[in-house]
Parts: sequence; structure tokens; C-alpha cells
Amino acid sequence: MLQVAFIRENKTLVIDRLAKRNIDATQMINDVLVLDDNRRALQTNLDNTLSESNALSKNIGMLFKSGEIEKANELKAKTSSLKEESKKITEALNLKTEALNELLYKIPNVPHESVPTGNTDEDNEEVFAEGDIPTLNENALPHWELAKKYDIIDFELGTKITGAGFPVYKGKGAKLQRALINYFLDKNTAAGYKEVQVPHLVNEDSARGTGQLPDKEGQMYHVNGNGDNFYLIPTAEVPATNLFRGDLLTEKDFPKAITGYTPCFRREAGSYGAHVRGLNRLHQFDKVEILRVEHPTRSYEALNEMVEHVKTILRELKLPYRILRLCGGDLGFTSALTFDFEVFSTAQNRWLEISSVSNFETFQANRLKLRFKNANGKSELAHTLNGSSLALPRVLAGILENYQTKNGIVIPEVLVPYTGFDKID
RNA sequence: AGAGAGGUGGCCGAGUGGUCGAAGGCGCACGCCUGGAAAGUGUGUAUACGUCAAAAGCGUAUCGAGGGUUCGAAUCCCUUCCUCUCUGCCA
Repeated sequence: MLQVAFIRENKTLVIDRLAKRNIDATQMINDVLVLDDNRRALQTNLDNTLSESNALSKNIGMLFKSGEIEKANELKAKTSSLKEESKKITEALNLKTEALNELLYKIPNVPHESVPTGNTDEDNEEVFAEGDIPTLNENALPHWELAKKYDIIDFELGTKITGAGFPVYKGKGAKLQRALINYFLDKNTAAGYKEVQVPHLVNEDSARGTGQLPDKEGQMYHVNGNGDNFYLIPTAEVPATNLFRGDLLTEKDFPKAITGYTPCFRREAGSYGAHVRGLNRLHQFDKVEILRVEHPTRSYEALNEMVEHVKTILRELKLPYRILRLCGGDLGFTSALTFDFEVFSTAQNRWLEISSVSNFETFQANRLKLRFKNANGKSELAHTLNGSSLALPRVLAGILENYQTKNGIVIPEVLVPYTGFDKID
């Protein structure tokens, strides 16, 4: 959620930057400012009314004490009219505040100046690429075929137990999953991220804090039987970011850097076909996340560090990948700048998104009320950033497809200490 | 899950209807004292919103959360969340 004060002071910049997302925000921004003016006027009015009423109450108290009951009763009559008035103003104020918030919820984050204008993923800007694309023999298979051939992932069995999109990993497939999780966590902690284990179900406040509610309710699984009211997390970002909800940090607390592994649950009522086959899109998948809370002056440096960190992992896994700077049209609602990592899947002949690293600036912090005391002793919103480091299924797909040979699937060297085997055959 | 007790500022803790945003203590910050430190001593020490060009100041709200009673609520009532003790259940 954008800050009204920021919008007021940077009206043209906000409108211009939002145009990168192909939206004309002029009307919305004007409405915000009008609603906020109304809100403030009502607030002032309410404060004055309450002030008067408080003063009268104090007088009444003193009159009662000194036994001047008649006088006190006279004043009582006065306060009742003030009370009615303040009730009315409060109602009006609440309506304005709600309307304002509702509108603010609909305005996406202001893109960073480096974000390219554009409509679709075609307009994303490739900023880096590395790794050799292997030449596979002609009967190379996509990962869902490989999964079946070596009996390491069973999609049908998952369907029996739960439904589509809940695969069962078996044998070396299961072990490879576990190896990847441990490898990622080790890399992240070695880079200074503190490991956390967080709940996989969150309450409404948390879902609201990171912006899943009110708009994206349908994308989360909702547990609401027997009087419970929890959401299954769509990403570790939700519980991990909410660790800091409502915090007032000091400058010394920066940077906060944490990493965590969680399963992720997404309803994703999306498209069908080859693009969502196999591991490409799932209702339940595993992901290791990195997250940072930063001083505003340092957040882009931090973003860069996160990108470099993810690079080292893909380099070690020896997977061919590229980095894209997302264009305005492809940029997530809450993000100011996002770099996507994509691994090339040789057998599918397409790029698979495996990580998304973003700076949200104050957009999340505003809703979370995540602040710090700055050098002037004023509280100021912190910047939040996060990224996948990494999402398992597509990395697994990339490994299976790119490392396949006639005699089986070779395990990337760096993972062998974690798997205990160097080949799936 | 049942019975009981309780949730007050960074922490401990007083406060059961009226100048209470809240005594006292600890902690912290600054000053005095000291050769230096400790001890001692003095002052200060929540957040949000509004007002103001801004600061100061002033106003409003906040004693787990939400609602109610009252001229007036930390204090009374209701709902809800959480914590502790006992009992039950359980990996």
C-alpha cells in the first residue's frame, strides 16, 4: 500500500511511473487526495468535539465532588449533544477512511525508474545469461517422462491421495528433494541469512499484512472448519515477512536477513496443457526463501546482493540460466523492481521461472507497520525484499532434463554430498 | 477439551468509576559527582493520527483485541484472542 503523504508530495512522479504498468492512475490518485483531505477535516472536527466533551466531563466530576449537583446535571445535558455529534462524525470518518484504504489497496506499487515499459513477458529485459545449454540426444525426454521412467515422482499417486498438482516423490526423487532443500539452506545461511522455521498456516492479520487479503483470497487454501480461520501459506514470504509486522526497529537492527524452507500451497485455478504439465505448476511445492528488511538507502544494494547470491547457486548447479528485469506490465502488484531467474529446460525447449527477487520498498512495510527510528529520532518505514533461493520443482525439472544421459540422470556434483548418490538410473 | 487465574509502558509492578498516558522500581540516555569507574544524585525516557511551512507546543486515541454501559472506563458488562495452573487427550 502506498503512503498518502508520498502520493501527495510526488503526484506526477507516481502517475508517470504507474504508466509503466500501462495504467492511467490520474483519476485514482486524485480521488485519494480528495478522500484524504476529507478524512483529515473530519479527524480535526472529531478531535475538537471530543476535546470539548472531555473538558465538560472533567468539570462535571469536580462539581459532583464539591456537591454542586444541579450545575453538574446542567452540563450533562450539554455533553449528550456533543456525544451524538461525535458519533456522527466518527461514522463519517470511518466511511472515508475505509473508502480511502479500499482505493489504496487497488493501487499497485510505483515501479523503480529502471523498470522498462511494456505489456507482457515479451517486454522483459534480459540483463544476464550464463551457463551452457547442453546438447541432448534426440530421444531426450521432458521431466514428467523421466519421472515415470525412473519412478522418482508419481503424479497419479498424488491424484489418488489428494488431487491433481500434489505429486508424490519417491526413492531417489524424494532424497533429491531433501538434498536440494538442505543445499539451498546451507548456501543461504553461509551468506548470512538466519534460518527460521515458520508456521505453514497463518491467520487473517498475516494474510492481510503481506497483501494476500483482501484481493487474492481465492488463491489461498482456507481452513475454516470447526471455528478455525487459517490460510495455508502460498509462500514463506507470508509468515516470514509477518515476523516483523508492527515492529519498530533501530538503525542498528539492519540488515535483517532470514531464510526458511516451507511447502507452498496455491490454488492456481489456471490454464492447462504442456506449460503446466508435470512439475511446471503445482498446488503444493517446496521452496526456500530469502528475505531482508533494509534501511531505505541500502535496499537496492541489498537487492543486488540477493541477485548475486542466487547466481552463485545456479552457477554451482551448472544450470543454464538467464536473468530478466521485469517490465511494468509483468511486474507484481507489490513490487517496485523484480529480477526473474529462468533455467533453460532443454527437453521442453523453454525457459522455466525458478526465482523471483524483488524490492518492495515501503509498499509491504506500510501495511505491516514495519518501521525504524531514523537518525532524527523519527519513525520511518523500512524496505522489505525477498526472493526464492530457490523454488524446488522447476529446479528439479531443470536438473532432470538437462542432466539426462543414455545411462541415467547425473546428479550435479555439488549435490552429491547431500544425496549420497551421483546418478539416478 | 473441561475447571480456575490472569493479560497494564523496553522489563517488573501499583492502580476497581473522575485532573490516569497511567505511582514506584529496573533498564536506557544525558548531566553532576570521581583521577577513572562503581555507588550516589538530577533530568529525561511509548505509539499513531490531527493542527502547524517546520520544530516546539497543543488536541485526540491507545492499559491484549472488538463492542457496550456511563456526563466520565485501565477499573463495570458482553464477545474474542492469548498466557499460566490443574484435569483430560495426544506426536
